[in-house]
Amino acid sequence: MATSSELGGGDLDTSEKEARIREFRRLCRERGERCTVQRRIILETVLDLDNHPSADQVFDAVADREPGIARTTVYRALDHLARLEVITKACHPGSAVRFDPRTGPHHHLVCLHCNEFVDLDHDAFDGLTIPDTSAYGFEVSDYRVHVRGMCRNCLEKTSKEESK
Amino acid sequence: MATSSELGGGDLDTSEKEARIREFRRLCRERGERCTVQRRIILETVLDLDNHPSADQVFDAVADREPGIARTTVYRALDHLARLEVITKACHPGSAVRFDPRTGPHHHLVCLHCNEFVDLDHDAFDGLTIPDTSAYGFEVSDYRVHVRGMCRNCLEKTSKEESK
DNA sequence: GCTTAAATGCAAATATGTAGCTTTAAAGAT
DNA sequence: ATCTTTAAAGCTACATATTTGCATTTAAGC
Repeated sequence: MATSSELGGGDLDTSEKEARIREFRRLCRERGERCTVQRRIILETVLDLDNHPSADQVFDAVADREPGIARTTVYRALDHLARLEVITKACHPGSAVRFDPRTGPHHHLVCLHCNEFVDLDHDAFDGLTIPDTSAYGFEVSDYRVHVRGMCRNCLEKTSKEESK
Repeated sequence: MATSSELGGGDLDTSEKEARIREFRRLCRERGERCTVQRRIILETVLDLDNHPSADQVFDAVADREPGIARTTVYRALDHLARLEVITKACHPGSAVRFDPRTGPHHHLVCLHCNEFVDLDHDAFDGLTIPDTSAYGFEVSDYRVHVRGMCRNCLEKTSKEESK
């Protein structure tokens, strides 16, 4: 049975953050792209935020650290970071792209009513056999399991509606 | 190994569609909600579209069948249908909510570059042990596996860029 | 430091989703 | 079949999320 420690997402510690930033520099060099101050600040900010922020949420957080930064820059940088796979895009049921500082294998618990979206680690989901999609021309990088349902808040709201 | 029949999503046949519409009527009655012509047309349209349409894509398709219909109505009806679980929201990495005519267990292949999103059936993904999330107050309804990576088109584009 | 192209910043456009309010019509009662 | 009630449709305006084009700045190699 699952333990409560499966749920929730911890922040990255300092050395892990530094390693990620070094990795980002390396990838930029390798591909002849630029490691600008903005991109670095944006990356650091995403690594500090743990709850799958949208681009605008990242923008708000970044604007505190680097007041002059443009919204567009944040959108473009996030896309760039995702292309480099230093962060990833999260698949979720809402409108607005979400970014995930975790790049390694893990899964998500997702509320289909309010789109709450939290990390979930669960051994039974790891090491599954991935289908062969080469005939389709698709290159698989990883997989994520979405456990879908309704969160506590939405359950309470729904039962209140019904008792009215 | 996976066969190619795992990939792609077939349309629903006529009897399956009719059953789904009856189920919709039943749920509306049960809950004292209305089975309007618009909602029925919108449901039928989603059942006919197979590729996880956005609300606007549904609106365009519906507008052909029912010219006067308002965009807002489509947004609201899709939400309603998802609440009844006659259709579901799909989790994907783009901006814009996607709807899925398939309600039963199945999985998805998703391109993290262009957000292409196709159905995937794969035995190894079925019957997994779901973690116990009751302590968290979360009520699980089902799960989906997202196999993530890059589609043929994006692979080709990327390699072209590099050879420039 | 100088050069150059990639990236930023800015402004405007587009895409996506929501709210308030009036009118229409679904569903049960008469 | 008509009447009544109220949920839902339609319309307009607004809010949020994202993209695009272009002038300006700046990272990175010489």
